[in-house]
Amino acid sequence: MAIPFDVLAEPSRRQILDLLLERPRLVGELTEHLGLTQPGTSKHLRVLREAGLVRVRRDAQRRWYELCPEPLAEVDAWLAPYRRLWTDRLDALERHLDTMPESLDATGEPDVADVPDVADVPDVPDVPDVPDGEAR
Amino acid sequence: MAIPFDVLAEPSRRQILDLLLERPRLVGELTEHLGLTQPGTSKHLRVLREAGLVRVRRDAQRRWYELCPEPLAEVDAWLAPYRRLWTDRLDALERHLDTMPESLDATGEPDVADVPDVADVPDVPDVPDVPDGEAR
DNA sequence: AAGGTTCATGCTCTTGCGGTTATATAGCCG
DNA sequence: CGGCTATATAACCGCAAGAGCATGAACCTT
Repeated sequence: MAIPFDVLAEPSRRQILDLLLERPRLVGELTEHLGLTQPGTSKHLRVLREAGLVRVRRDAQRRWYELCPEPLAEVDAWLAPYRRLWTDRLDALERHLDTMPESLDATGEPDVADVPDVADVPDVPDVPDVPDGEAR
Repeated sequence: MAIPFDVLAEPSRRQILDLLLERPRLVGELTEHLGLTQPGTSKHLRVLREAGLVRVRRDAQRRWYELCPEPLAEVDAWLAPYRRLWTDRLDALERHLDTMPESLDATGEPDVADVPDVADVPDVPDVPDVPDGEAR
């Protein structure tokens, strides 16, 4: 089964999942929160259903949509090998701050530039970053 | 900063990240692996760059692209509240299997249907699942 | 039976995205 | 300098995705 990144790429669909994280909901309820039309909501729900991210229970004319988190495990699995990269960096930052507690950064933002590179570029004459395409 | 799900939705871009997970690479190298044209690769790299997922170092005419995993932390953060849901289910499965080791499932696949529902639908007369839209 | 809810589906329109081709830019080497 | 290499950008195209509207289907209520 393909990783459902494309399904999650849609903000409304992520919002639906977030809402279903609290509790199961009716289509009308979701529609109200999303601020789009009911057919629009239904369409997103269909995509989520086919991706196995939600389940439906019928109750007369109503449909209770509930979360089905299993496919998200695949996203988590894809993320796994990357996770250690930024935790490594954060660890390095912590060690750094631990070594020199006089460091004057008030922000909690990890100052990546301060941390020794995890993956080193093979013997490239360390040229400053390319401003190149950045300025569009 | 918005969660870069839309950037990750593209298979080629995920593949690029996977390749950069090993080591920094040149555009040509990536192009070869991806099986698309060089401009196509450059375009994806631009998107990844603007999302802060990769960095560039220039080396004469060459460009070494390297991974920049920090934005993935946001994905991880979004995933966090969901993670406990499926781990809960797996835990329940483990406890289940622990209780009755005579269980005859040979597969390692978690048989979710066996696990008691985590979130229960509020007093809906438990009607069987809707085959409804599924059959297209 | 009639009318009102609640939701799904079909259609159309528009936009954006991914892909390719052609071209521009930058730097190397002979 | 001239040509070659490596990459970015521009212009264009086709298609699929998302949004809205109108309609259909299922079910309740009276």
